[in-house]
Amino acid sequence: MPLLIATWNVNSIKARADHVKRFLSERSPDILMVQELKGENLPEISDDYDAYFVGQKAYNGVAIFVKKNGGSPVDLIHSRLGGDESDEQARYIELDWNGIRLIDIYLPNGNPVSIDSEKFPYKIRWMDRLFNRVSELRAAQIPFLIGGDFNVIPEDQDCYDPKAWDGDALFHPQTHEKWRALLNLGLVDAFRVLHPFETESYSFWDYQAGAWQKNNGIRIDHFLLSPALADRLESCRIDREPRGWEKASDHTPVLIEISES
DNA sequence: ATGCCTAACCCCGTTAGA
Repeated sequence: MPLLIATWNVNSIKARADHVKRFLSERSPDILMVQELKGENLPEISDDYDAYFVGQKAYNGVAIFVKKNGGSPVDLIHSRLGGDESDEQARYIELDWNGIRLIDIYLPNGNPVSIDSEKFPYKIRWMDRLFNRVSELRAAQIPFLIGGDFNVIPEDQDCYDPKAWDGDALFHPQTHEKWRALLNLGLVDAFRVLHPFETESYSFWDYQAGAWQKNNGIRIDHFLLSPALADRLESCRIDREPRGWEKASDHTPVLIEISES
């Protein structure tokens, strides 16, 4: 049985607790990474999973649910991304799980891109800090996977209307440069490597203007795999069903299967 | 058109998301 690993931006764990319970119950992933908890505390979700999380009042927050399966050891390695001690935002958690690093990220959105706003420079610096962390793990030859909301539309085929995203922080040339820098360290975009020509496959649809009904979406929730795990990648699919549930998150889960070593 | 939705916070409008 391959390992099943999922990522999902739930847009408030409190508002989406029942959805997360249903997803865990119906899909039974070994690992679920979630983003945008939007609270300091994690509500009780499931007796079948251990939860590791970093929270924050009102904004951000990430958690990893690990299925209890006879006590395979899990260690919390980091609950902050290095490189800026003053950064208080809850956007990064890294676990050791059976010798694999599980990294769950909520990468900053970065909008508006404006001389008057620090948001885009913060995003770019955050991507540099992530690059530095990935470089360390590559040098140490530690296998890892990064799942989460990257707030990066990698290429034209990852959005409904590329022109509409011109100049946006999710599609900015500097954002693309930092994304490619990660790939150039040897990381593999799990969805794209298995579906190189797939279009109209998205992970986010705005609540507004009937974006979901029109499939006016973007692919911004990703798994990046280190080379050793990329070799074991068996499948990657976007699970559109939860986006259609009542009171849905604006994101839907992405799932990968990794063969057992 | 910088809204059209949704959630948090804390008052009953503002901020943020993408």
